[in-house]
Amino acid sequence: MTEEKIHVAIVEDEDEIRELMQQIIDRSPGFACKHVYKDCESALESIKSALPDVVLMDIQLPGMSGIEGIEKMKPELPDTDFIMLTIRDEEDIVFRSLCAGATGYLLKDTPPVKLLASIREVREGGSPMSPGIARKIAISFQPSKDNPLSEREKEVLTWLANGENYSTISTKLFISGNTVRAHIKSIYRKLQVNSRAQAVITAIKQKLI
Amino acid sequence: MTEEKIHVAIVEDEDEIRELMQQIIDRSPGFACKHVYKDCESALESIKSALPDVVLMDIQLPGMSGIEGIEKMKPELPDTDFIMLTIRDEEDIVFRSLCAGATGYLLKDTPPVKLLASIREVREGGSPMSPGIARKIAISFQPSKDNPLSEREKEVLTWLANGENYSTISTKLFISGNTVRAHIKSIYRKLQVNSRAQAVITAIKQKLI
DNA sequence: AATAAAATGCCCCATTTGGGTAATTGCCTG
DNA sequence: CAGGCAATTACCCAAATGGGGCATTTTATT
Repeated sequence: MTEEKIHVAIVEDEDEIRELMQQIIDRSPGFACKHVYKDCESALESIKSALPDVVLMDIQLPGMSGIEGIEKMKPELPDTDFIMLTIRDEEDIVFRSLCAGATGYLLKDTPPVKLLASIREVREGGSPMSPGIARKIAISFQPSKDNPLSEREKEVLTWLANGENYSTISTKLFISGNTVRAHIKSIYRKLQVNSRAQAVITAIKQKLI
Repeated sequence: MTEEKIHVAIVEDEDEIRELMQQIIDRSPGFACKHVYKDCESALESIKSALPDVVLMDIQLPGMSGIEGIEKMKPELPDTDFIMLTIRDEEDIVFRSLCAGATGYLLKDTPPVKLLASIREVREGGSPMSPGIARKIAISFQPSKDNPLSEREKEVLTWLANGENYSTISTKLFISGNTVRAHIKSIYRKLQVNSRAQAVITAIKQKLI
């Protein structure tokens, strides 16, 4: 049967927290925590041979940040899941962590029972997230509510974003190329840009299309 | 004290499932489920006056899909949380639901206890997701592993995506405008596009930058 | 009814872009 | 060591783009 323990590694600079977490995890049935590190630099030296199933990674670390750490460790440990542990849930840190390869994101005040459940969950193909963080991520997909562009302009911009040129767009919308140009000028003015690429990028960043 | 019940509405076409869910929820302490609908059309008629805290929304519905339904209901019920219920976890359906305004996404095989916990969680500002779905979302932030572009090309593309033109990019990279053009041509060839806007969009979609 | 915003259309002109082609250098791999 | 690829530079030319201005009609919105 599947009586394998989940091997957990910890990267955390504060001695007390690190040792406490190690004890909690290592003493829990089904878990083992034999490798802990106080910074990413020392983790990178030997974590490859430790071959953990899950790494609990602090973000605020002396020297290399936890985000950079994941970027460096992930290629070495492609089958390891990384769970970020952090005190605050700053928006850009969350997204940068996900981009770096984290598949879990928990606040440090997560109670031990929930922490262990999260480690199990990430191993079973999930992505444990503290509630407020999960909500931020979900909301990040929603389009902007106050979109300065008119319906027609959004339509034109969508075609722009597909790489179509004036004449093609004019054909698709049954209007003249000059009108397309007029709309595009209006879009540029509203988004304060002066090229197609900028318009498209700005629209995506602001979730206008 | 906060002895308010959470008011839950259900949109689900299958009678058995709908009635079973209603009973489970309505009979649980702290929950009320007095409004259920068999399709979005009928829900849209009266859900505004029902003013639910949470809507459990089936995706596969006769007539209007659950995704369209959310798009229409959300503006009417800005403070209501929508949880999608679905049988399968198809990637594009997940993301379209989130774009439409869903803040929870559960598989229909979610056990009742977990369903109730999820309803509570979404009310407390979370975003309950079935494990596999949460993982899909987390991974969607990670950059592509097999990026056909060279380092230099990525660099150029990143500047392109910022809306810079040839000469500006050449200044920033300390190379000639002709070289920038050469890189861009190479990028276009690899991404099979023929304009800046297309290149930028393609790169974003394929998570190359 | 008045006003504003959006949608439609057109012109001129300078700048930018994209396609084609060619060559040199340096690095890495088989 | 040879071939391949990345990075670099260069030139010609046609097409597309962006800035400026202007005018009419339709559609809200007050």
